[in-house]
Amino acid sequence: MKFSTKGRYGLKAMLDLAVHNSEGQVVLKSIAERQGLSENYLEQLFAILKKAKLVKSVRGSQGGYSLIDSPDKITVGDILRALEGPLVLNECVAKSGETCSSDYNCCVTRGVWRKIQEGIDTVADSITLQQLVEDFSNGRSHEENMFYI
Amino acid sequence: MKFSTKGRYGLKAMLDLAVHNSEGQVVLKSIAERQGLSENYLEQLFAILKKAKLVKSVRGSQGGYSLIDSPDKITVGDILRALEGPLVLNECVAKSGETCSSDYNCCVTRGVWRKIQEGIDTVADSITLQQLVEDFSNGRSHEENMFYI
DNA sequence: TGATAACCAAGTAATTTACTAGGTATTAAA
DNA sequence: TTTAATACCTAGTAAATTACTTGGTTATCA
Repeated sequence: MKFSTKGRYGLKAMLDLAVHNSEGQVVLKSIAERQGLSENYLEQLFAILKKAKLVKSVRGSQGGYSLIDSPDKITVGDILRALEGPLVLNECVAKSGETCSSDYNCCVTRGVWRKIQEGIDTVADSITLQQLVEDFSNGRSHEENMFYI
Repeated sequence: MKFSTKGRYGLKAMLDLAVHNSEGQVVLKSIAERQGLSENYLEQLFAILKKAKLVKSVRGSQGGYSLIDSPDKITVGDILRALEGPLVLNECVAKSGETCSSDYNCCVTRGVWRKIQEGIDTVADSITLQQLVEDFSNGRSHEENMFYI
């Protein structure tokens, strides 16, 4: 049970973007360099983040990415759900392979996954990018711009 | 972000075992048949569950598996941690590849993963096998012994 | 017009997952 | 004492997923 690089890199990149948000457009190349990630791979993550309406972009020279909203409006949950999808596996599949439509009298373990999902969402939705930016500003020098893990 | 079949099959199998716990030893073959899982694969999961001290076994004819403790003492968290491991990815790796020893001034995103991990644990530890057995007894007929997903 | 940067599609290497195969060891019952 | 049942063990493998890379194209600004 773990998050993939999509979630991990994506969160790092979004935090980087939030830290540099006031500087206007931020180019992917600079994020990739600061965070030690592949620029092309980041492109793919940002395509997802853009589709999820978490970032916006300006094409061409002097272009780049910026947050679509202020950092206190964007939560870790927003980012992780966009990149990792929901925990899922709640699809209730009957023995024969048919889907099970009853809400109530099947899927004993289904409720377990749902509750875990809700637990994750509650935590992730309670953390905003703004809070992480503050953690970054308070906790460590700016000599090194890389966010660990 | 999802649980693998280890966690999903393992939880189903443990619930099946809990339901049949009063009947003495339960053979893997019967769990595999009821739940529609590969017996050989279940063996591997039960090796893990045994090592984690959640089940015990009796070898040879008339042997089988049983819960090591009463169902109200075993939580979903116990099972999932045994089979899936912790969420991890909290290892704080510095740019150079050296591990980072400071608790405090690095790893901004580290705290995020830790909080999510704690959220999952809190939920999963609050659900016992006993509760799931009751859900099963209350919610649905016993004609069909398979637990969906 | 040239440089810059987002955008796009497809391929691929590496890793992980989810098994399967084919045994051995132990025990109870016949 | 034999036989059947069952846990236990190791190694291999096919499929799926992940994590990229490659090689473009479009859009925009100076």
